[in-house]
Amino acid sequence: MQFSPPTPNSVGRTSGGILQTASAFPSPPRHRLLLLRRRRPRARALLSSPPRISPYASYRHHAYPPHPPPPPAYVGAYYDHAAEPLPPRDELRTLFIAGLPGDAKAREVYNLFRDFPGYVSSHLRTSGKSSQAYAFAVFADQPSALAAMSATNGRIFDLENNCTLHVDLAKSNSRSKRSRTDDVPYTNFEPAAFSKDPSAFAPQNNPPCPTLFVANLGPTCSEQELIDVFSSCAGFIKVKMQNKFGAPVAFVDFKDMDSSTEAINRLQGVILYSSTGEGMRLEYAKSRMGLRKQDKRQ
DNA sequence: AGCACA
Repeated sequence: MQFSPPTPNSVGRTSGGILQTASAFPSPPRHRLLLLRRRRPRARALLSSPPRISPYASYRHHAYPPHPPPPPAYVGAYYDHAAEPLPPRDELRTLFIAGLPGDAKAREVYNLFRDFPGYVSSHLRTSGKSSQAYAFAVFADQPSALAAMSATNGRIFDLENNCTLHVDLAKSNSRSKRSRTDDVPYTNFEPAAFSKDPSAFAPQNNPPCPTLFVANLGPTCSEQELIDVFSSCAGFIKVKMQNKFGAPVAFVDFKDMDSSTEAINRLQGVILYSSTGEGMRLEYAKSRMGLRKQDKRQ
């Protein structure tokens, strides 16, 4: 799934209905999806078999689409390749991002990745005539890059243009912070706060629950806005918002823990229209919504 | 940084 080589049709799972945009900058385009998320636990599992790609391959392969529709054997070959000894130096830690609209802004790419642990910089490349753009995001190490990759690959970046992100390890690390000569517009976005409190990314403690607890919502967040976002998740049942006192929080119920886990991984840190600053924080709730004592469903 | 409703 996450490691299926990106093809235009492999990401249809994310159905419509998500309407989110950034509030980190003034007057964001309303039609633009901007998804900021924190490290997802599943990324851990990737570390045992990180995909390897020859660091000596050329950037030229990155003319969109980044990868031709692969034959069925591609995935196997892809992983088999990891068995080959590669130079340990210069570990791949740069992501290649395709599927961006031609009018994508460097700031949008930056916002997409800036909250992931280990984010270092991102570089957008647009060719004035093309309707497609691509970008690179540099991370401190490969695990960080893989975590960000699995969290952003397949995401719908732009609802209007039906832009779906294809994120993969780049063929080689970005060599320099400087623009290369063939660049058109090029912007290098450093993280706003590179050494963020690491505890901000610590996993939350509650045991998995089909209901999610949603915090860090903006004061104007509505239940409908949350429905718009969460209803795109498989197994979604309902949202219950609480904004009587202080900061609003919400509870989102799913049919099972697989669904809530999928949602927590997909929507962690997403910035809503109503968000101020950081995106929403998702945790498993402490108890299931509407669960009566005699009801033994989990 | 906050976990209610039945």
